[in-house]
Amino acid sequence: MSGTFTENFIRARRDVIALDFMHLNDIQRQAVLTTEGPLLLLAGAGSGKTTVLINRIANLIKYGRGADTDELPAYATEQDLKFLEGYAKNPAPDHAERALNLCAVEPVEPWRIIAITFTNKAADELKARLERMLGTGADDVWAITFHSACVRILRRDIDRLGFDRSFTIYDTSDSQSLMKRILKELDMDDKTYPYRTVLNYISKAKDAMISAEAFYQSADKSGDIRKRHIGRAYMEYSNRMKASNALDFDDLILFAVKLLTENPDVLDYYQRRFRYVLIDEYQDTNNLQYLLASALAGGSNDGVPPRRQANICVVGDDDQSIYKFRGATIENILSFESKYKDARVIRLEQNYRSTSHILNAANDVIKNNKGRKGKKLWTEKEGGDMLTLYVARDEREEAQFVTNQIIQNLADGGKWSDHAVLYRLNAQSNQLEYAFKRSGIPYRIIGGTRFFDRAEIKDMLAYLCVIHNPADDLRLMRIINTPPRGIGQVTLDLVQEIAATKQLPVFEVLKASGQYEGLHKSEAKLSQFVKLLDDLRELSETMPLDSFYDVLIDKTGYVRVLEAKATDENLTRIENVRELKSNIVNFLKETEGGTLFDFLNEIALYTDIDQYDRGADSVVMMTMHSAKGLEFPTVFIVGAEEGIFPGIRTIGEPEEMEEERRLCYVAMTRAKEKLYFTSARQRMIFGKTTAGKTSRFVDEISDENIERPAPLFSPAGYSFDDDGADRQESSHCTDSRTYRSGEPGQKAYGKKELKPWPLPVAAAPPPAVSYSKGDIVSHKVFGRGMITDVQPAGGDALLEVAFDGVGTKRLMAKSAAAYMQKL
DNA sequence: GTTCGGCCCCTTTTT
DNA sequence: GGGGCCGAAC
Repeated sequence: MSGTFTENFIRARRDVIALDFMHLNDIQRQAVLTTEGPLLLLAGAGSGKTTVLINRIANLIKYGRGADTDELPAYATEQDLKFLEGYAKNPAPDHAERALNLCAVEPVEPWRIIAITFTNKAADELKARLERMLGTGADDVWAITFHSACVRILRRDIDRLGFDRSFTIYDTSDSQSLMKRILKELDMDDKTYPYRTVLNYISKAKDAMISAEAFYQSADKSGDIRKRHIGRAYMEYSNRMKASNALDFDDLILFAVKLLTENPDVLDYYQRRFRYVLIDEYQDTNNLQYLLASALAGGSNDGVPPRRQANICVVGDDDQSIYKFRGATIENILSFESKYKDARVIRLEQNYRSTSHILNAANDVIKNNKGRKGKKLWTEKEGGDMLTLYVARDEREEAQFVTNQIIQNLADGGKWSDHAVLYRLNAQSNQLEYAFKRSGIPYRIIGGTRFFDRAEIKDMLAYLCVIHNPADDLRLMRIINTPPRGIGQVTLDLVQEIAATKQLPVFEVLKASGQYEGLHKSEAKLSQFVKLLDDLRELSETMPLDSFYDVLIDKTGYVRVLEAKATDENLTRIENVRELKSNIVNFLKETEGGTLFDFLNEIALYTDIDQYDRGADSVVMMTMHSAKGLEFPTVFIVGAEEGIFPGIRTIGEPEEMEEERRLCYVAMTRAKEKLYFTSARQRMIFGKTTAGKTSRFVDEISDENIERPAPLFSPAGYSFDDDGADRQESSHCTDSRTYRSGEPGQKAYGKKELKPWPLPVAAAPPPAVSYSKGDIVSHKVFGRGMITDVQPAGGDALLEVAFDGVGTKRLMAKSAAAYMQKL
């Protein structure tokens, strides 16, 4: 052993600490032991990123900066060094304590660590795994989303920005309704100024920290009339938000950043508190989030005064940046090294998730992007199944193919929950849903029309919000006449006008409705409403939240009105209103003594995706965006067509196309064992039928990784009008690579030496079997059952089958026949 | 004031 | 295909 005492000691200490992390690979371990200063961790898909994060935190808590510092304990002796060197080679449990004492340098208290993620799901998973590793001490680590972290920071000090600490949070649709109203009031034409566009401008302005006034003034100066109008709307929007004591999603982060940068003592508090800052999915941060992170960490060279070395570790994968549309800037990750001068970079490139065909195919696709940091994932899992492309006639047949494959896998011994179906647009889930229903496949849809976006849920939550914060005009207006109380538009317009001129919350005007000219006629109804809310507020302060909710339903008459006209739609609404109660009950279970305020706070940042529960055995359907961070043995990427994926508006936009390709990469790398792409030659979407050819992303996959169907060359009786789109855009690479032959630009259609793709089960419906009531059948997946009903349905029959043990399923006779026989 | 029907619009992805 | 908005009828 050469080197000085100090060098040897440092090396030995690191070796001993490393013993705790021998279950990791060398690079992962290096990432765990690199604790000090800025660190950029480029973690490819499936490279064990979360594992690294957790172990890194564990290391910090146990050894502090022991593995990554050149400080020696003052008392260290030659003997200690000998001991450590010996222990590293042969760790005896008896000596563990002495080793720990010699190795640890300022072990970090858990509450000095903050790990920020994007989704609640990711934060929860982090928390859960930390707890498993560290026990209860893990509770004190702030594993939290950006938005929740900001809420916490703001609840403590937002009064310095002139807001009340009990502010409410507006979600996207709240912001939208508010903006619609403002635009109408400002007489801004909704063709010239669509609310979404205006909100987009505002969001961008906020990300750049441009205030409403500044925005307006700069537009005014430059003479840009359009921008000036938008600036007016922005100012109005900000004023209303302020008056309602409300913050939107962007505000949460913006105000947190403002609070920190404008109040040195607040900044100091957090910088002292958090010695280690971790940011997950760094490639998806926008400017504000970047500012927040660097403010918390300190030490970047862009305005935030450095207090000490920034111990900031950002984890990301530039290839998985898929949120540019909401302001994420990949620049943050690409420029990390220039922003933090002494940053170290570690790349995790070994993938532990997917087999090699899947991984190679994903690499085939992503390598077409320019502007990457460059990274190639590899795996030891050689072999495995090739990818499969299935080209269906239409979306119906596509769904049937997916259905059949899944049932096939089940028959071969898989589980429903091994399967995920990923699509680009939520609207694509319909056909799949029908097909799954028809075939009795249990499924869950994540995202889409969210539970919390349903009108009835928004109504009930609006009641709760207004009870808690009567100044919430937007939500007050939502419920004032829901259910109908005979308070009409004329009255409401007048009330709002009075509120605006008097600069009062609407609720204050209602309370004093007697005083105002023009409100006399409706005074009785208005004060009845005021009394209702006042009574409810009083009750809410004394009752437990769950029973209060029952009272709320009763006193408002919300469910009664729905019951009075029991249409199907109203019945589901009632169900949903009740379902919200189980949310409340669950919340109370988790948060002892949770108040109304706590509940609202919790729910404001809650999304359906967080409900995804791995335990349930069902097929999962979701958008590719939602799938980030998840993994499944079998993945179907459906709708792999030009115009759908990549989307129509990304074609011809190189940057957008790259984002789309990254999305494809994310989707592909979710698969562990089997990956399917499906496309449809024609598809009905948004009420229109369109013809599309298979996605360029599929074409980019090299032939050694994917099995493609032979081209269908319009044999008699089966003619597709596949040419229109194809021929016009022949510069595109479909031809040669897809069909393994032909010169570029030359159509390969009709090359007969290609083996035809074996017809999928769906394309060749088995001969019709006739079933009748009372038949006993045996199904490959569901087992034995009896047919309890047969309904003719368009050349097919809808069967109702009571299976032993698994319950009643409704199956279409034709598709079921492949797996079911009469006994 | 309320309800219903028709018309028009859009149509990405999410905290 | 569906949701929001408006106007007309009750």
